[in-house]
Amino acid sequence: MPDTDARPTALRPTRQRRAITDALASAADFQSAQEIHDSLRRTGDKVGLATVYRTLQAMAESGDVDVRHNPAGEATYRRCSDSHHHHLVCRSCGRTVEITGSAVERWAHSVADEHGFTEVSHTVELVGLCAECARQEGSG
Amino acid sequence: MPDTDARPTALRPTRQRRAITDALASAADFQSAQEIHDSLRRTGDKVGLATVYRTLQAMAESGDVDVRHNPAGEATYRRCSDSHHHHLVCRSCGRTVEITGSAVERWAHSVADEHGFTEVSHTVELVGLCAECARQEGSG
DNA sequence: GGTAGATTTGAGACTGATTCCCAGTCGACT
DNA sequence: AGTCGACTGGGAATCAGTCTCAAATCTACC
Repeated sequence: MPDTDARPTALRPTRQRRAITDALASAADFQSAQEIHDSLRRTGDKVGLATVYRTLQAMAESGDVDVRHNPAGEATYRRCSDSHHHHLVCRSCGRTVEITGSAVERWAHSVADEHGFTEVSHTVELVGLCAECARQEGSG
Repeated sequence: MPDTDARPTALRPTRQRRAITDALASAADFQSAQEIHDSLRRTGDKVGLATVYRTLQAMAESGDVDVRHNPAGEATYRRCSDSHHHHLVCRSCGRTVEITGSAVERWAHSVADEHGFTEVSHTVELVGLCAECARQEGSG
């Protein structure tokens, strides 16, 4: 079984996929599948909700978009850069900053190594209070 | 209204609350409300699901437990141990190693600081292949 | 020990996100 | 242009989590 070619679903470029990609591209921040579906509606692109979910998942899997869960538990998506990165999220207003953490990468590898683990991937999420919100809470 | 004493609901110590606290204490890792509810059932503590959710939320609010969303989007809870630590999990056999990462803590704080964020908490999870499983996969 | 008032509980209906089903449609390739 | 399989979409199904409200329980006070 020399199936070396683990091609990860070349995702056919359909009208719907294009529409979703566009919606994603024109949004600055994380959006839920429902929001994307809505905005698609508004622009006149008729795309089924199921399709939006499916496509988003596929894109997340192939690394084209970032996924994260907002406080309400909804999955939200945003197109992302190829390079591996993490997020710093404001727990109050939801503002998100993309951060790269070579330090973390190194740490992860050394820890894994120390315990004999290989092929390590990691998830890091920082949640805090952005300057703006901190100021408001302080005065409120 | 000189209600300076903003005591946040002194949470009455009922049988149910105690049961949930115990379940949380005897669990090493994050558990969903449903799982806690189940384990409570198993040990014979009859507690309603709604109560589990309510209590867990209250505890999260008062800082007694950590909340996070697992990949499936479910909220999961873990009692807040004093010694903050992370996990290195084998993606094949599930073996878990507890790790402390002062390096990560420092990094998290410096990154947060850099972006004006305060009160930062972080979630770090390393997933890899333990030595044992790596050997088996290699030979299999 | 007993009573009143406030809090907590629990069963189940409800909500809203996400997935499943499956027949019809569309894109890649010849 | 024709074939075949991937893709789509409407709506039902699923599932976590929330809400409602009467009954149970607890605390404070006498």
